[in-house]
Amino acid sequence: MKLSEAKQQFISTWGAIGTHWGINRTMAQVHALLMISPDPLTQDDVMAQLNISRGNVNMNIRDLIDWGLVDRVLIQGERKEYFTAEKDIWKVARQIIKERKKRELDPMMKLMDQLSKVDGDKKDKEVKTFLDTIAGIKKFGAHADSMLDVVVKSDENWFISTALKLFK
Amino acid sequence: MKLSEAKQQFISTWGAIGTHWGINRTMAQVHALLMISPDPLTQDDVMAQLNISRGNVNMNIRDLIDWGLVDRVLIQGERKEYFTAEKDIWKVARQIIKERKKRELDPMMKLMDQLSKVDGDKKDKEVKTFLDTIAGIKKFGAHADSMLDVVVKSDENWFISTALKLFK
DNA sequence: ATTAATTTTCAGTAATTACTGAAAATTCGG
DNA sequence: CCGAATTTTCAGTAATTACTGAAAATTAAT
Repeated sequence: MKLSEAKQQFISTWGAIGTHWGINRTMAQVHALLMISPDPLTQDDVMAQLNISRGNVNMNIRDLIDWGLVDRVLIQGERKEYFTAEKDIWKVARQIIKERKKRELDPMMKLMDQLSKVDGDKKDKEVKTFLDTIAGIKKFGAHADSMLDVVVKSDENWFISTALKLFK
Repeated sequence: MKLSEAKQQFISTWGAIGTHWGINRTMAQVHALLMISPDPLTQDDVMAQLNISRGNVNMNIRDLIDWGLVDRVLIQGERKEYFTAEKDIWKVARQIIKERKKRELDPMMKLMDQLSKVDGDKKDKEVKTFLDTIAGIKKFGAHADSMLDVVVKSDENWFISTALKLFK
């Protein structure tokens, strides 16, 4: 398989996967393109390679920067902005976990705390089932939260050695 | 807060979260409703409580069954089908991990194997960056795969004790 | 077998989400 | 400052995804 073909396939698959993770296709494709590009690219490069409009590139790159997955790069004597993506996949994964924890898990846990204060007789089957569900989610969430914290703070070697220990 | 209000909020939030995970809002809401319902519900119950059409309920319940998150329940002397959701959140999480691994991670790894066979000189910067990225993803995927297998096969206590050990 | 209850399908439509392209804002060299 | 290069915004539109409702298929009681 030729490089150009392989690139295309990688970008397209990474994009498809993104849609299963609540990320839009194009944003994931821009990320994919930047990951496999040795040198930083401009917005025009991305427009050309993915065949999408300037506005689209601009919005998606900004989102990727917000996610901490892409950085602006200044190049000596160049007026244009260049962009590059983190290439260490472990860092990418940690960054995504960190952000999703902040954006999803933390607010979810806050809500569960609220909901566990629901009025009503705990003998009532309806109330009981509701509270049990909430309690289960809270417990799960707390553990997930701790584990993810560890992962976020870990480096690759820690992760590997821990993973290995788990099988011993 | 009243139970009815709390239920509403739980269903609506669970639905919103689903959209961040590639699950459609309604499917997640049906799942939420079934999780907090002590007794199995019929399609008509779900239609009434969520205010959605019969076809919509039917399709989403079928998907939930495919995901292994909802079961059909036969009730003595009743013609209608009843549905119930797994209430143990650990089982829910394990089931989701198992399915997503099968649906996403496994095919992804297959593709990476393909892509790592790309032609071209490994001294070429373009080729090298591409191959390095793919190799990184493969390595990461292999570890994730192993860890997730362990989690899928584990029970709650195992998970908790392991989590605790990680902090020692 | 008939038929009434129930589930499933799916064409048409609605709702949502994503994209374009051009205008406005910003940046920066001279 | 001025003006050209570049980035950002966003109204309008396109593409995608989800939903409805009624017809078809299935089921099971009689």
